Amino acid sequence: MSDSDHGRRTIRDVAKAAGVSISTASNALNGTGRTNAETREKVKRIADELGFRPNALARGLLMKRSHAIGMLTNDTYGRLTLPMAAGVSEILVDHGVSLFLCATNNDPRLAKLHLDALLDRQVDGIIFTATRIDLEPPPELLKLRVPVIYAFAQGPADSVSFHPDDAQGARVAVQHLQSIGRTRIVHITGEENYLAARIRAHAYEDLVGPSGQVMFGEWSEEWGHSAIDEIYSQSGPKPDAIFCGSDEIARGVIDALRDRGISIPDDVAVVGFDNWEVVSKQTRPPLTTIDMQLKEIGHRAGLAILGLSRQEKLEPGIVRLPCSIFKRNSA
Amino acid sequence: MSDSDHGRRTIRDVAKAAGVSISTASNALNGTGRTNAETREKVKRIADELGFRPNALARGLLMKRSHAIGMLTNDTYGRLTLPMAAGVSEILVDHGVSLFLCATNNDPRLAKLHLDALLDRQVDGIIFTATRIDLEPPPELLKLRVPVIYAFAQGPADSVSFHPDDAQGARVAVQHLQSIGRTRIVHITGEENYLAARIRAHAYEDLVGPSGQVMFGEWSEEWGHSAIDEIYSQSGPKPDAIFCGSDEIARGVIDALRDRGISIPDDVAVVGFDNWEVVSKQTRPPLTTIDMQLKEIGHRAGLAILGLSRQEKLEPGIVRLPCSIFKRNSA
DNA sequence: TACAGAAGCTAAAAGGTTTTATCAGAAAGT
DNA sequence: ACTTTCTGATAAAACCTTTTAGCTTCTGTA
Repeated sequence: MSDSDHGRRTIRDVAKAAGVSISTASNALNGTGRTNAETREKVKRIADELGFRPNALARGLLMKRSHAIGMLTNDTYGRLTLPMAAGVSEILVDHGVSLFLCATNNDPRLAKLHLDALLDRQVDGIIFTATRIDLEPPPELLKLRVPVIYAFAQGPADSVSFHPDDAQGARVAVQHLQSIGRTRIVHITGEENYLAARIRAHAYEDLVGPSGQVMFGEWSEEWGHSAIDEIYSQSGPKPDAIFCGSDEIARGVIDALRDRGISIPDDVAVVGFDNWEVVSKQTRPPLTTIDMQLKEIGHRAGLAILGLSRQEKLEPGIVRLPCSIFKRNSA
Repeated sequence: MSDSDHGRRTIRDVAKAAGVSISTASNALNGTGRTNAETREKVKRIADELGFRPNALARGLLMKRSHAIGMLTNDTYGRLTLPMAAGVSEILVDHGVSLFLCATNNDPRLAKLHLDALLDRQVDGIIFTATRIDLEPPPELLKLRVPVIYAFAQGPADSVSFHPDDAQGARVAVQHLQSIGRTRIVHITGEENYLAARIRAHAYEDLVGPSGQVMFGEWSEEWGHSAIDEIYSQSGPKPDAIFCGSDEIARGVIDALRDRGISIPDDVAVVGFDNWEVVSKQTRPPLTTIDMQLKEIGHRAGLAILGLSRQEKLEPGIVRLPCSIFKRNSA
C-alpha cells in the first residue's frame, strides 16, 4: 500500500505504524532500555502484523558480530563432512547462527579464496574439517583474529580440536568380542600412516596382549578380502573374531569368509568401524560396527565456536568424543 | 601502530594513508567515477600494503546484494547433497558469492527457521535440493521475493529446475548393453512410486520393446539379490544382461549371480545407476554404471541462481542434464 | 577577456540497525 | 515552592561502504 511496498519492511515502518520513534521501536523489540509495557506490547504486535524481521547485514555491521560461521572442508564426497556440517547447523540454527560451507577440494588457492571471503563476511568463527585427523590445516588459519575450531582434523598446539575417541572405540569393539567369548582376535585395518589407524591398533594391542596380530593395508574392501586369504593360506591356529578398521574392509572380510564357507558370527565374529549404513546394513549378515558419532562432533564443534565467539575461554587441546557400538548380527 | 590496530583496516584507513578522500579511494579501488591514473595506482598500492579488504556486510547493505546464496536440503547423509553443494560452491566462489548450507532434516519447523534466517541475511537466491526429484518443496518457498532454483527436486510450474536426464541415462545404459550384443535385458529397479524409477523404466521399455521385463522393488542390495532368485526360480529363457536402478541393487544382483556360478560379464552383463564409488568400485567385477553428474547439476544451478540474481530472465521448466556412462568391467 | 567544457576530487547522503546521551514531564521528597 | 529522582521517549551518532551531486581548477575556444 505505502511507497515501500516492495522489499522488506524496516524498523522505520514499524516505528511509524506504531507512532513511536525508531529507538523506541528497537528498544521495545529487543527488551533494551526503558519502555512502558503497554507500548512495548503494541510495538511487538505491529511488528508481527507487518512481518518485520531485522536486516542481519545492518545488525552485523553495527554489532560486529555477523552471527555466521564458516566451515572449511577438503572432502568433496561428503561421507564425513555432511553429517558433521548437519550437526553444526542443527545446533547453531537455534542460536540464530548460519553456516557457510566451503569445499576446498584440497586446492590451496581455493582454500585461500574461501578463507578471504569468510573474513570479508565478518564470520564469528571458522570450523576446519578434514577427512583424516592428522591432516595439516592451511597455514593461513593459524594467525587469524577469529576463533578457529578443528573437527576431525589436527590443529596447532594451543587450539581446540574435536576428534572421535579412536582408542575408546577400538576398546569397545575388542571388549565386545571378548565378552562373547572370543580369544583369538585379529585386527585388519588401513594404512599405517593414518594416525587413527595407529591409535586403534595400539588400543587393540593393549587389550589382547602379545597374542594379537595387526594387519595394516589399504582402506578398501579388496584388502579385507586378501587379508583373509593371507590368514587362511598360512598354517597355525585361525582367528575366532576379526576387528576391522573400516566397514569397507569388514565387507571384504565377510565376503571372503563366506566364500570359504565360514559361518559368521558362529565360527568367526566380525566388527567394523564407521557405521556407514550403505555398507554396514548391507553385508550378510548385517555388520556390528563402531559409530564415530559425527553429528555429535558437529554439535560440540558448533557449541565451542559459539562460546569462543562470545569471548568465553576454552581449554585448548584435543577433546575426544566417545564412539558407540552399533550391534547388528555379525558379532 | 595507530589506534585502529586491532580489527580490520577500513577504507578510511586507506584514504587517510593515501591522502585522499573516502570517495576517491572507493572510486580508485572499484574503477568507478573519474580518477587520475596516478592516484588510482597509489591508492591500490596502499590498500594492498595495508591488507585492506572491503567489509561485505556494509557493501551488501548498501548495494542490496549480499553476494550470498542459500542451499536448503533435506539430506543429512550427504550422498547426493554434498557433491551438488561442492559444485555450486566451486562455481560461485570465483564470482565472490558464498553458500549457506541449511540441513532441514525433513523437519518443517527447521525448514522455516532456516528460510527466515536466509531471508534476514538478504541472500540473493536460494537453491532447494532434495533426495528425490518428486519431493514437494515447503510451500513457503513459492512466494518469495528472492529467486529460487530447484536442483534434484520438483518446483512449481513456472520455476526452473535441474534434474539428471533419467531417460537419457537409461537409454545410454540399454544401448551399451545392446551394442555388446545383448538381447534379453531385464530391468531391476527401486520403488515404483519414485518418479525417477518410472522414467527410467519407460525409457528402457521404449528401447527393448515388448520382450522387456521391469521388476520394481526396493532401493536395496537385498532386493537385487532376491530379484535374481526370482528370475532363476522360474522356467523360461534367462537374461543375458541386467540394467539395475541403482548401484546398490546392482551389487546385490552381482553377488547373487556369482553365488550361482554365473560369469559376469560373459554370461550376464550388469549395468548400475549412480556411480557411487564406494559401491561401484568394490563389486567383483567392478561395476559399469551411469553417472548422474551431480557436480555438474550443482554448477548449472549455481550459474542459474547467479543469473536470476542479476535480473536475467530464465526460461522456466525442467532442464535435464545428460548422464554419462562409466565403464568398468561388469558390462 | 570571457566562457564552455572537462578533469579530478570531495562532501554528504543513503542503507537499516543499535546505542548513547539528552530531554520533557511526572512523581516524590524537603 | 523548590529540588531531586525516576520514567518514558527520542535525536543523533555509529558501523562501513557506494554513489550522487557539486565544487575547483585547468584547457581550449570564441
